[in-house]
Amino acid sequence: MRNSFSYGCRMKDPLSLLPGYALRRASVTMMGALSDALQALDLRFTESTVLILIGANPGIRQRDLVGLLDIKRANMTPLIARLEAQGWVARTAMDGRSWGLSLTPAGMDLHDRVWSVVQNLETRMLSHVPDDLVPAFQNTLVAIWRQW
Amino acid sequence: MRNSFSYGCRMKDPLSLLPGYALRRASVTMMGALSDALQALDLRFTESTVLILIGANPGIRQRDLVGLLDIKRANMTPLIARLEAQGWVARTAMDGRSWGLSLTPAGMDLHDRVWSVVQNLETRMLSHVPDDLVPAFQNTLVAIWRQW
DNA sequence: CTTATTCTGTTATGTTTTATAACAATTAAA
DNA sequence: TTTAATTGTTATAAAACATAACAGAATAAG
Repeated sequence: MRNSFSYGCRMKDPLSLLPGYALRRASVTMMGALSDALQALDLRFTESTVLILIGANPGIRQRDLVGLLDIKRANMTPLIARLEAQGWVARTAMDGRSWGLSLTPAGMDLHDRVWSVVQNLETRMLSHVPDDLVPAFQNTLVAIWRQW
Repeated sequence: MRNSFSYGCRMKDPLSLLPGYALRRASVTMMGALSDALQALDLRFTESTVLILIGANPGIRQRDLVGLLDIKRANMTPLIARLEAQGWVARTAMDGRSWGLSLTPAGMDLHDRVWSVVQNLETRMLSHVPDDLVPAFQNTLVAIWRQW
């Protein structure tokens, strides 16, 4: 039997009626697509966000990235180390304990490609959002995120 | 200096303008709150979803859970094993290779408490969604999830 | 019926992400 | 100047998620 659960009886899925569960599944779906696309650039998701933030804020420090992205500073160290080792990010001393981060020319190239990938996925996602609802959709998500 | 980045100049955050990024941050925020609440019940997120699905579908099999939740069957094995070891889930043979899963009385108790936790968080999340927008919000998330 | 194929669950394993704790060096505050 | 807080690092652990190979059972094909 194809669906041997209760002899063909459809399963109930109370989860799919929960906006919070749908929020998670939508997020996982989009993150999966983004990760796939970034793999072609040899980047992981968080690395791409770091690249974008450094591009927008030359001289930014790890502390600032940690604040904006809400990740632990202990995890930022190896992340930045790899971006530097790949020749995408340069560090220049700001004071005795912190570095100012900026993109190398190769990093700027990569940044532009990352940004284009991100825009593609944003567009694809928004194709599922009714046009007149886009601003409210964005505002709602930001409110859940920031004002929880 | 409090914010030593560029001498008090505010940082740019292009990410916060992206609905896809806001989607992820909102999801992470809500999942964090849910995980915290579930910890008091000695449950992880996925375990709670399994409990809910078994409660709604007594006799359901691991294969069906794997399909609904989109997780690997290899990861379902230890998950179910723990729910059984805790005395929340019972397995009865359906055919030679699969089990029908159901909740024990203790499992039903726990199920109800889980459901109440989930409802609380759903309510809290929806407090950030304008009332007239709730159905569209839900539909949009489900579309991103299922029709990506 | 017999053989081949698919399905279900399991085991072992590996990767990625995320978190915690302790530390050194530096800066800021009392 | 002594104390406290900040920044980055290292080492480590836990959790989530994925792959591959396997055994036993059911199904399909011949």
